[in-house]
Amino acid sequence: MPCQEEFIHEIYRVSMKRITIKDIARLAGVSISTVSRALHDHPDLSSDIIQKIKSIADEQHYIPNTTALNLKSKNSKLIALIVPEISMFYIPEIIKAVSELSLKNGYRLLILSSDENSDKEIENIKISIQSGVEGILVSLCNNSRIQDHIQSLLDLGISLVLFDKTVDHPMVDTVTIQDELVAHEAIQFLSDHQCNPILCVLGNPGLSITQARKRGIEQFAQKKSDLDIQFCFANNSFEAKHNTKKFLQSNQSINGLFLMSDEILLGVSELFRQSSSVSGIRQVITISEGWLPNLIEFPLHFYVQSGKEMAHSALDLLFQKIKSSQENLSAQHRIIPLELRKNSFCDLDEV
Amino acid sequence: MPCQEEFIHEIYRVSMKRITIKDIARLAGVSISTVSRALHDHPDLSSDIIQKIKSIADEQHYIPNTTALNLKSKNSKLIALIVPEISMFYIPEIIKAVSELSLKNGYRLLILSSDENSDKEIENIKISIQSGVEGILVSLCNNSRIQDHIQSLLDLGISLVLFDKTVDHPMVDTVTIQDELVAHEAIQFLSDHQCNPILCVLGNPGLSITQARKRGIEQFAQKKSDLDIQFCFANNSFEAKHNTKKFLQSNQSINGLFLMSDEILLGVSELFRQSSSVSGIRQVITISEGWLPNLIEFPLHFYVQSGKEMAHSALDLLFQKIKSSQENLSAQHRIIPLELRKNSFCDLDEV
DNA sequence: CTGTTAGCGCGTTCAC
DNA sequence: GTGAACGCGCTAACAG
Repeated sequence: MPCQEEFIHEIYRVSMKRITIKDIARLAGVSISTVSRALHDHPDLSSDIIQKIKSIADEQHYIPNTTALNLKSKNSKLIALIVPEISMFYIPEIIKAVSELSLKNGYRLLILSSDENSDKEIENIKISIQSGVEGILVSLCNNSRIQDHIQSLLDLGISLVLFDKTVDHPMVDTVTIQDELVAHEAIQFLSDHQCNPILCVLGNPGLSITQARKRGIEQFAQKKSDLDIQFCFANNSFEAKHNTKKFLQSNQSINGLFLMSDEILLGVSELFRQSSSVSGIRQVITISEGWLPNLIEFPLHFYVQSGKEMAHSALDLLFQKIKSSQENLSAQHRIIPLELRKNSFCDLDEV
Repeated sequence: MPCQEEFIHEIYRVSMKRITIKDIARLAGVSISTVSRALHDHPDLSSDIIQKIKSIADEQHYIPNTTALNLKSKNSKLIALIVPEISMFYIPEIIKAVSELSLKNGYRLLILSSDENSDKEIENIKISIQSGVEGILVSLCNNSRIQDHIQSLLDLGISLVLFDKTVDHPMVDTVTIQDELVAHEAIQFLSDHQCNPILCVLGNPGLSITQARKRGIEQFAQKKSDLDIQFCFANNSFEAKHNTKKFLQSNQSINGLFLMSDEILLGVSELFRQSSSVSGIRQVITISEGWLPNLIEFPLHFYVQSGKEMAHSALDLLFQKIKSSQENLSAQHRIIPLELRKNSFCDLDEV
């Protein structure tokens, strides 16, 4: 009788109540705990009652209430990912990798962006705590003031792993790339290829990674005093393009280019088209997530910084921390090795 | 006495127990309910006891347990954002906008990616339900099978808003751009500028937006039978670049280009450098998030599809649904208007 | 094999 | 004014 069915359906809609094990118990004529046991394949139960209960759970579209489970088990199966900003580069890769892997491990993910604002970063940590996360993955924003809050986090039993943009703290685990070393090697590469006035286009000078990479460059410069190294900074692709252009125009002798990131590469790549602006450039080397360089029709070498690899390593560390939440006093510091590659245009060049 | 203090601190650390109202009650020598009332400024309590309890809550760094609150109140202040994939384009903009705005409204956000896999999409919906979300924002993946699950969602009292990549359903609200109209207008624009063999580079042909845009193009073609319109499809930037290149080489007469997305634009933009491949092109028109076109040194027009605006509209709709969770039978369909712009290189061209 | 009971942290009656 | 008791959905220890 469609009329009655519709009526029942209407009741159902209006009440908008999720089916609980209680409902199933009533429907099956057994007690709540029997349902719970059946749903968990408890060995004490006969397989026919298990089947019966499971089938009616299916029919009713039973979905266990995660909130109740969390309250009981006292773990939220929730972690937070706090990123300095949501940009086109690198971050989507990180989000994707962390999101996938955490889900695979039965954890849900809270993603928060600090928008390069240290107040917001702290606010994000607060939100994470209030949301009951078991662990937090953070890539710090510029001028981060997180140091003051690390101890409270640890006191709360919340695991913390810093990645990419980190800070030194005796109790905190980190995952980074070899910023200094890579920059050092990059300049070595340029120098080995007879580039002498070299222009380094770096990101925001306040960032820890900018400083580390700059340090690496300067280290190499000290070893080789005849090398002329120039710096220019840019906060985004636009600035990278314009600042580099201006610089190259007034320093026509420059024949080697080091670009710190994809964002900068994208801006500077515009100059590669106007062969006049880059006619003197012998070699370009960058640090990249790996995707962009192959779209650029100009021979360039790049160190691949795999967001996926870093995310996996950081998450692995975090889960490790969460599981053994006992005081593992020694903080781990993982370093992601980078691989030097050349884009497809280099090969064409060689042929 | 620092020694004892440290000891207490150690206990605190080892136990790693979050302070609850129970602890505060014990510390204050009152009952649990009194603490609860004090923390909520209940009028029945004397202001001095309120102050006392609040101050000891502060000292103990009391943080209310969100899980317990959710279990009790049955609303989680949690919404889900399900995107078809996490790509560099458009999605970061969406994530950023939704994330910001939902936080501002006191809601936390669960971000899930379907990786263009309809099974995963359904799995994501399940995860959202299990997590107790109050509403879900979805941009569908290719070949989505969500239709079969919409009714169950609605039955569960979970609000649902589809955006960008949607499907028709009598009960579901949507936010889209005017896909057909915009494509129609774009071709009109090219035609008005004396482009006659026109090449349209579109995305995955299975996507609803690809189909809608193609429909718009064909609508215009029917009105103007002397117009020669060619199609070529690409799943990503690489394919866009190579397919377009191949196509232009074998169809040298083509002088107008319609590019469906940023992803395609990025690929095709590589061709703009080799003036030989695009020497015959008079006009290029695209649909873009707005950022990329100004980085490309080739005159082009583009319809700006603001991810921010779409995200805000969709979220606004979702909150509206959540608040008035009574049966608002009429589904709303919002359309985000697009604005035609030209990139900075067009201006230079005119000067 | 199965039901009863207690309790996770919290808010809210309902008595005192 | 304030405490005891109940219940949100679920699991687990304890009885039968």
